[in-house]
Amino acid sequence: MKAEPTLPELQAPSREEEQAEVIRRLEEDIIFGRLAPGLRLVEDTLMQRYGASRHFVRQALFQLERQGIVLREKNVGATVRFYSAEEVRQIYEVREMLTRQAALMIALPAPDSLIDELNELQRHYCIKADAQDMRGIHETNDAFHLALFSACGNPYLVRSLQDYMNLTLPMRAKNLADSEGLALSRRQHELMIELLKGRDSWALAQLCVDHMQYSKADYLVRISNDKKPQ
Amino acid sequence: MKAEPTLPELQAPSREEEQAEVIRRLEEDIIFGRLAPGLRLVEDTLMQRYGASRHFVRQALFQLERQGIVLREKNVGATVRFYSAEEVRQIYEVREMLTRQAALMIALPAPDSLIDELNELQRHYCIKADAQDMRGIHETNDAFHLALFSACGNPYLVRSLQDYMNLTLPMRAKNLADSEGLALSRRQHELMIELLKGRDSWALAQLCVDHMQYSKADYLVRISNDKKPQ
DNA sequence: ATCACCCCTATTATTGACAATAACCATGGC
DNA sequence: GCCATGGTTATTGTCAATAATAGGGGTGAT
Repeated sequence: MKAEPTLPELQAPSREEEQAEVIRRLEEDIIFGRLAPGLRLVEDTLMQRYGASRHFVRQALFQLERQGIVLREKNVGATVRFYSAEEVRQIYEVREMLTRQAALMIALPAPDSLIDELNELQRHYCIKADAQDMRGIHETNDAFHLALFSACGNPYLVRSLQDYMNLTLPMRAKNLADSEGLALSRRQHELMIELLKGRDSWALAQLCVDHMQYSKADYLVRISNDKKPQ
Repeated sequence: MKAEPTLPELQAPSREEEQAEVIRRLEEDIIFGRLAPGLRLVEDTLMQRYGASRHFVRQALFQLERQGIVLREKNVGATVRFYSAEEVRQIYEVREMLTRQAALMIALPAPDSLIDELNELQRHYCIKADAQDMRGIHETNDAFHLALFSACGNPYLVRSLQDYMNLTLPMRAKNLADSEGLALSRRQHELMIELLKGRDSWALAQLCVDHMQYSKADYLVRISNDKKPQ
């Protein structure tokens, strides 16, 4: 008899989930501003903070560098990445373009199955919003948009869209906490579902683009204020 | 006196370049078909083949997985990825969309500096083409398109475009060897430069999209033939 | 006083040994 | 004869010790 397999699903963190958890927590700490832009992310410190081995922390930093929210310099280390107003505008320009294209590709009127799915996701979103559960809000919100855009039929377009959603996470995060932005977002989601029942693709596309203006504008104001007082 | 620093630039592979070299060689072996789709990429084998440590091979596989030309399965290993006709069509749909948008954003007529730069790159391209230097052809070709699209002014759009250029590498590679495709490609490059001197953005955008049809069509025919005889 | 240089420390990069895992094969029970 | 079961091997995943590197502070020369 060997050392027994320790009962798989009881409480085993199972390595790969441990890795995912480190990534999630680090990502969360960055996008919610607990780790400010420019701050150095020293591997040893993060190892302590998350109780993970160097290997996992390293992988997480690579992954988040790829996602664009961490900057790594050879033999120097990682820092929380900061985006200038100019860069933000450029990033959103591409995101808006992809969004518009994807929206236009959704066949209208949408099938009931999609409507039902989105209503269900929207319900979850509202629950998390009411509970002020930041991570939950962010996850359900992204799930909603992902389900919506998946209806465009091109998984590669969806993947690119997702890349840009991840890239803009730091800009969108503040709004997930802001009750005004939250209420607006909620109404827009419901309007999207209504438009899916109709035939006006252009209206839908425009709404999807409008949907991201609030957080973009808010972020731009925020960073211009951060610069000035200094 | 310590063990001397071995004269930095004499013949030092300098680790980071060694890493890049492994990636390049592996990529090359895949896109030029020396490693067929579906083939298992065993780490130990690659370590031997490229004389690199496990770490570097690993990194290379991660990188190429991200690029989309390698498929990795947990605890199973990596294989050369294969794309179905349907996937190829979807990938090209997005690539064409991004290309068209980028082309339309280039301000016409283009400044002389850009024209000069492209002429120079085109000259290199022709040299490599005449020399039948596959890697050289591919590198100079991509450099040409990168310089062209960079003129759109949005580096993020260029980055996404580059992602799709990398993703379609296996489909484009065959054409880099094909003398007919090569000649067509050459003429189209020159036509692009001519259009940059004019004011017709739509003609330029259309030409850029047309430019990628030959290799796409060729690849689709190729894989449908591969399927049949079996 | 200033500049250049060197050592020292903080940090990341690399490596090879080792653990975990999954596929494979053979063997025995039914 | 066939399915289940256990062992074996091939392969990837993890780790912790070691090497390399860059930056900072102090020391000495000019």
